[in-house]
Amino acid sequence: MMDGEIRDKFRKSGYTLTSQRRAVLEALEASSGHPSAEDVYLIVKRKNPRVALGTVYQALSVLEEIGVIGSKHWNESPTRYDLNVEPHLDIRCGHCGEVAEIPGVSLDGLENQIKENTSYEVTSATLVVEGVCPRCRRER
Amino acid sequence: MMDGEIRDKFRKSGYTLTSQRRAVLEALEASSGHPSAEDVYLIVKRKNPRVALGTVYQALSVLEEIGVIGSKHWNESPTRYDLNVEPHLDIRCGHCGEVAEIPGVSLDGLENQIKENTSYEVTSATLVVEGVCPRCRRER
DNA sequence: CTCGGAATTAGGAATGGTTATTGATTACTC
DNA sequence: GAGTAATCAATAACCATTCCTAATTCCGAG
Repeated sequence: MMDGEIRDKFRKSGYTLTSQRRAVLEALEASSGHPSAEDVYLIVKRKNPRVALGTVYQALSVLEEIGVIGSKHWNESPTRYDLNVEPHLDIRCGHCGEVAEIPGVSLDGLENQIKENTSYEVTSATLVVEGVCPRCRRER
Repeated sequence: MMDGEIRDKFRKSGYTLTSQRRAVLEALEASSGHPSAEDVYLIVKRKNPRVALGTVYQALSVLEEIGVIGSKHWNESPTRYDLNVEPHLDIRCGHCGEVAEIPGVSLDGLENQIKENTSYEVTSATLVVEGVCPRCRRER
């Protein structure tokens, strides 16, 4: 995934692809699902203990700005980051916090419907879904 | 709106309808749109300067819990509260922060589609829409 | 009405995720 | 290689929200 597309986006944006930003990206690839900034920080620190949490936040915000990663925010929990930048659905378990993707839901037309019904200029639309994961349901 | 329905919900829940909670509800009615906890606090304080911000937060969470009000949270801004508890769409202006309702968008079927495609037990689904309001667009 | 226990409140301190600041380090440009 | 701009590490500051505690209010039983 560390391919030319990413290099391209960096070049176009004017930001530089530094080792820290690459490390953040690699951490995102390494982590199973939808890590928080803190999660990413811990992974990056295993290889480079000198990185600061602030650097991770800054890197994540740059990566999101240039469209390499996406983020989602659930109430009462830190923002989660994601390599999947296509419109898609994620659900978060209210008990254990685990985030999973929901496939097969069509969001086509929804954004258009929104745009047709508001005088605002729509810049983003995120569907925030919460629930209880199967494991937590069993353990209740 | 301070009708029996609300009294009912309080009775059923076991919470008591105190003067502070009534004041919070009235502030929500008085405020034009989708106030934050701080907004509500300032309105309530005009009549009763002794209320504490924490009390407003507690009242809002009780009111939401028993289904009298709803809330929505946008990234990088405080949670907004709303007397409209029906599923509906709100959009927030990223410049001035104003929140407005988007009418005419059908959300029917979306929740069902979600439920059919995940093994999670869905408890809530909120569509968070952001954009630029007409006024801010003009002033740019 | 009055007492006692439970719920609620005011006030303020604490929390936690995130952002801002600062001086030092590193990376491009010529 | 010098000069300039970007980035970094470390840490302080921020801000919405929650937590804590003592004081107050509410409510039912007598």
